[in-house]
Amino acid sequence: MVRSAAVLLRRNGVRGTSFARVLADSGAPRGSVTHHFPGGKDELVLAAVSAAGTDIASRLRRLASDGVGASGIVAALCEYFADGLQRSDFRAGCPVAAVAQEAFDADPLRDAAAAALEDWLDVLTSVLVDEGHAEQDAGDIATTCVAAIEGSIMMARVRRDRRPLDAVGRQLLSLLSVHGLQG
Amino acid sequence: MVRSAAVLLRRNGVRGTSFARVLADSGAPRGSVTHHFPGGKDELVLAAVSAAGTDIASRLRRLASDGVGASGIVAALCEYFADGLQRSDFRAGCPVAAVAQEAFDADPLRDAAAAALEDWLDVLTSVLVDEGHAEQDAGDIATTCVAAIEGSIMMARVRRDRRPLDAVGRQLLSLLSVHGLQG
Amino acid sequence: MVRSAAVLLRRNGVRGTSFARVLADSGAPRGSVTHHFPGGKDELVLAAVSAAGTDIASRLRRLASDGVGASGIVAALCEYFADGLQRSDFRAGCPVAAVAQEAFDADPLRDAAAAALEDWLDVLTSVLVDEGHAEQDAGDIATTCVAAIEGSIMMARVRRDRRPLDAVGRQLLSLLSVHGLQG
Amino acid sequence: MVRSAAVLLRRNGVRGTSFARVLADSGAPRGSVTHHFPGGKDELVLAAVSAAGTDIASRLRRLASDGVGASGIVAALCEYFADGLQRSDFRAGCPVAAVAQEAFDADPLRDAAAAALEDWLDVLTSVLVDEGHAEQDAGDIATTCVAAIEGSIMMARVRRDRRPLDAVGRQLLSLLSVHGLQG
DNA sequence: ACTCGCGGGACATCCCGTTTAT
DNA sequence: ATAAACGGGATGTCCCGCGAGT
Repeated sequence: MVRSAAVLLRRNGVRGTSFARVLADSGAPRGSVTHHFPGGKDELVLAAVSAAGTDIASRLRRLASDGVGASGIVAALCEYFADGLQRSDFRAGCPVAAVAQEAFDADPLRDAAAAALEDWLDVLTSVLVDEGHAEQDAGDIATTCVAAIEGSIMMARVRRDRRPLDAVGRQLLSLLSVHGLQG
Repeated sequence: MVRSAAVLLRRNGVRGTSFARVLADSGAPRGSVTHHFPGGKDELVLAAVSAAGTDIASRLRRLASDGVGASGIVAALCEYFADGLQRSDFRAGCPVAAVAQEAFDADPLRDAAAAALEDWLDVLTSVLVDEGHAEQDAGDIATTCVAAIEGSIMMARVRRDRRPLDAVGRQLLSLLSVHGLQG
Repeated sequence: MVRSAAVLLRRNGVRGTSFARVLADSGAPRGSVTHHFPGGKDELVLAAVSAAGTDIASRLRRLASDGVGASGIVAALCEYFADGLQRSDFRAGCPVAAVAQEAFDADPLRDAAAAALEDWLDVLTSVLVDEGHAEQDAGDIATTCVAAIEGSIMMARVRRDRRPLDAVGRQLLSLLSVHGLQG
Repeated sequence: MVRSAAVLLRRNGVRGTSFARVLADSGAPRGSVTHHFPGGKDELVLAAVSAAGTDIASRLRRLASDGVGASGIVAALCEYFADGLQRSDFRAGCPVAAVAQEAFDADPLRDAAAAALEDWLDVLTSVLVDEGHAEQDAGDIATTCVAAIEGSIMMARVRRDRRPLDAVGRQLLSLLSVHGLQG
């Protein structure tokens, strides 16, 4: 049922994900929300975004251990989101971005979104370090990859066209290979 | 008074930008909302995001005509948003991203966000073409630059730290210089 | 332009007839409402219902002077409203009834509606008196005829079917002929 | 609490019956409106008019089974509404007429009003058939009776005078007795 | 005389969290 | 622990009437 929330988050954002919709979508009982999530909606959204974040992070870790390298991880990430967009008729973007965009001030949700992104960055950075990059460079490159993918998801979503994601994927691979040559 | 809406959009998103706040912030009278924006809130938000989009686009165009080149434009764009984040204690992100994230389905707002991004891409692409890139490559590179900047704005916002923007700026300049060398 | 208001009254009722719609429908200038109707909306509605009432009354008077008798008047009234219903896809009922239903308390509109009905009753009553009925009987019969027609307009409108009006027309003619035989 | 809505409907019409008034009048809590009537105001009004319609229909059915005949039913109906008018200082008319007048197009409310009227007609028609009238005549007569009563309620309301209802009552009884003699 | 902008208010909808019964 | 009802709040939309500017 956290999955329901995550799906709705990707499609409708935080404000668009009301309790009523989550319950209708998940078929979960109505009265149990307070029991399972005493913190209210924030706690539910936090659980959903954290789950989505760690799910993706674990996929990335598996890819890393499979030895596909940074370029493989980036390509997989692009494909993952492009696939989600196409399956949903360009409605479902990135849940972390959705939360990030609608979380303000010192909201715990903001920290959760930051943590999820950090998680992804860590995986990518360590792979890049393993590939011979300096620690700082690796962090910069990983940041750029994740940022570019996130940005291109937004662009693809509003344009209803996966090409922005593909273009960014191509350029990031090029960036990685150049660095690889230099490193 | 569209400016008020744009500012609030950057800080609070679409749903967080209520009429009451816009009116309180702009000092405009309550009853004239219907008169100026018969289409309701959507029309106001659309006007705000379009204004913000063309404002930034015109800045970019001016930079382009000043001959600072693609790298200069990218650097300026990063600095512009990083500055906005710092001035607002990391509350104000990109208005276009805010609208993009909270506009769904076939919403006209989605098209407006897409148009604004397209506008920026056009400027950057034409500069890249002038610098000797092939048409398609130029489009890809421009897309990557804008996407990475947008993504890094989000990352910087949730981390309350401008370093992601700086890291992306550095990497994009590197990407452009490599391409420049190759082109 | 009072005609526009009258038409909208028949279709949309008092509350459904806003200034904006009247102006859009009549093409009249916006700022002149206050000049022509300083009393505001009530004055406009009052003018519309009075105009509609006297228009119908004058038609009835013409029929009376044509010597068609009470039955002719009743038949014409039924046909008039049935025609209006059919032409408007059963949207346009009786403007007087619309005002009567939505006017409350000691509203001047109530009096205007009452006056319009009274006007019609007077015509019919005097014809009935001329046909030999006692003053009181004539008033009762006229009241019944107008009431039945008004009620059947409502029934025809909600059923989207002119048969209630036809049925009432038949019965009223029967009622008049019986009285005629007795008188 | 549906009763509250029905009472207010008779007095103030559909548009004049705001949620705030219904809640104030019924003492019901504000937040539970959505829960009890997910369809919003339309659903509440529909429930109110349906309840009022079936309430009256059941009264008529009881009278029919008591053997008072068509004339008894008509007289009771007139008295019922005349009483309501007098008790309310001529503010409370017929709830069905109120809904009928303010329901437009293919509104479900229109159908509900039509159904209520149909219900009443069925009772009266079957009694008339039992009294020896032909099926079609019975329908016409019933329609005329209900229509005349509805129309006279409106007339009595705007004139603040129950005499229209009494006059119509007398004439309808006369109509029924003549038909009875003929049948 | 007409337009535009102002000013306030009311209304319907929706949402969220709590509390009380089963 | 699940369900229903409660309680208040905020939002967006619409409408009406009044003045200033041309």
